[in-house]
Amino acid sequence: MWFNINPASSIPIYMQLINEVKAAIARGVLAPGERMPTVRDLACSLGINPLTISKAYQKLEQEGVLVTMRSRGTFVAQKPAITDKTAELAKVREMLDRVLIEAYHAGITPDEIKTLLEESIRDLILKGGNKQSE
Amino acid sequence: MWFNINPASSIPIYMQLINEVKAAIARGVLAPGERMPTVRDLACSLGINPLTISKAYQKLEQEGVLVTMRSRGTFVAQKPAITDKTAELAKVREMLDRVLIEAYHAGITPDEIKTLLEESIRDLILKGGNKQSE
Amino acid sequence: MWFNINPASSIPIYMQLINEVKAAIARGVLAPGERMPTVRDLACSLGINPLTISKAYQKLEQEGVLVTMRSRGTFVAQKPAITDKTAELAKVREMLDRVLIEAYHAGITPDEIKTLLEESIRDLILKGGNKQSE
Amino acid sequence: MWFNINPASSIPIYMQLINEVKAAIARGVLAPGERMPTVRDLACSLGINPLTISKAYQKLEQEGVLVTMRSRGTFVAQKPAITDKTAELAKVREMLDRVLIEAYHAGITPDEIKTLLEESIRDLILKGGNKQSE
DNA sequence: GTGGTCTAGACCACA
DNA sequence: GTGGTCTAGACCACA
Repeated sequence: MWFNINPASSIPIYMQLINEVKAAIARGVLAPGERMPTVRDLACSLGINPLTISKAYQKLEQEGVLVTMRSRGTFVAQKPAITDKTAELAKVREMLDRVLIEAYHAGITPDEIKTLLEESIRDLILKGGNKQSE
Repeated sequence: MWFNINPASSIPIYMQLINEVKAAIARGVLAPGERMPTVRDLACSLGINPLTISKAYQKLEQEGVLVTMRSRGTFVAQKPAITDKTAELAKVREMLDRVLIEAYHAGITPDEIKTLLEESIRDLILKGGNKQSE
Repeated sequence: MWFNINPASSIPIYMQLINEVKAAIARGVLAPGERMPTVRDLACSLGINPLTISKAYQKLEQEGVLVTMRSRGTFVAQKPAITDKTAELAKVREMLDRVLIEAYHAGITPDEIKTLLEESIRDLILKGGNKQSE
Repeated sequence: MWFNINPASSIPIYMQLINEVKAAIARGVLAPGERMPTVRDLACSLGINPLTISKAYQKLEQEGVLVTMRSRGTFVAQKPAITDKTAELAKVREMLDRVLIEAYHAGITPDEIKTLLEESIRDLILKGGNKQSE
């Protein structure tokens, strides 16, 4: 399967997998309601310990990104369950602050960041947007 | 001293300190050329082991954020050393992708992110700019 | 294990270990992809604190000489990652300048140095080359 | 005076000074018999602690590079005192090994090193050679 | 007084 | 079992 995992990365494998799944959904590569591969299958095709896959799936379920149906398998949730908008906005704001700080130390200007954000939006969400509007 | 450290966090203490120092510099709270508190002093005032402080300082020096002068102490570097702009831009782009993906799953729109970014720029960098020019 | 460490030397132990590992790889004693001994194992067999081994391994990873895979262990990197050739050439040139200066004060002629270099190349790299192609 | 000292370097200042003096002599910038600046003067012009200068001078005297004449000052020694040629050759050989190992990990070939050595000899010693043959 | 290194011993996340 | 982090306490080179 098409998940990009780097076992030599400092980011834990289960975390990488979580990010990859979220990215695939945001990009529309994985559509709401779509069935996820079995833990065993994915473990096999990625060459990763099944327990690690399992951990990622569990976390994704906790976040409401995936849904497990008893003995039917795991599926992509229908829509992003918004719990606490204010909290979520604060979290994103914090992430942006971190980006700005890193950018500052790399000599990247706010304007350059804005341009990068525009690019990122175009590349990432629009692609997903088409799929979602089907 | 005024660094925000949470020993209970899952983020390693030395990493938190690295982030705090970078943030302080980006905000202009710490000016280029300014002397950092002694490893021992900071260890004492933060209630942290000196080795942990030392580790953070060393990593920051590797990144070119701090400079330590033999037995004189550690100082804020004069300017963000720009190494490989293309690589840095790619890194920031990747961070923004991550923000967008997280935001997507939290039901936050691209427009809302743009607004948050504007706010972040205003609060963070501008504050530093004013402080520095005072 | 076969690393030559002298705890009485003025060169820090972790630095000595770094040098020894690099030498072993250049000589072909350690092949790309090969698994390094465990931090604990090496610490035990060298009679050194595990933290010191860990520090050396981490520095070597930063340099791209070793790669550590999550809870699988540490491995010799596949190939010397070339980053900035010009910078590397300058660094080597500087090292050679230092050798020449030392040699000058020891009454050693440039021709003698050239001969020594030929010998060193024969003994060091060729040995590695043969070993690797066996 | 014209010595290149970087207080932010990881190399101790007294060591940098030792290297600079040796380099100046090898390049012929400092001629045998020439008078070295006073410890106090040099300390002043380099902005360095006099004790540090003193330490460097002492080490250089131990190596036979400088000679102190009672209350007359410190002078560049007449010629490199060769003590144990075999030992010196071994020392240089070891330095060359280190260069080769570093070069290997930077993806630099033996041939490239040979070229760099030729360049270094031309730039460094020849310049000094002229002065010495005067 | 400054940072750098090392030890012994402990706990933790990850796979 | 793997490496990563942290502590408390010690010693050292450098300036």
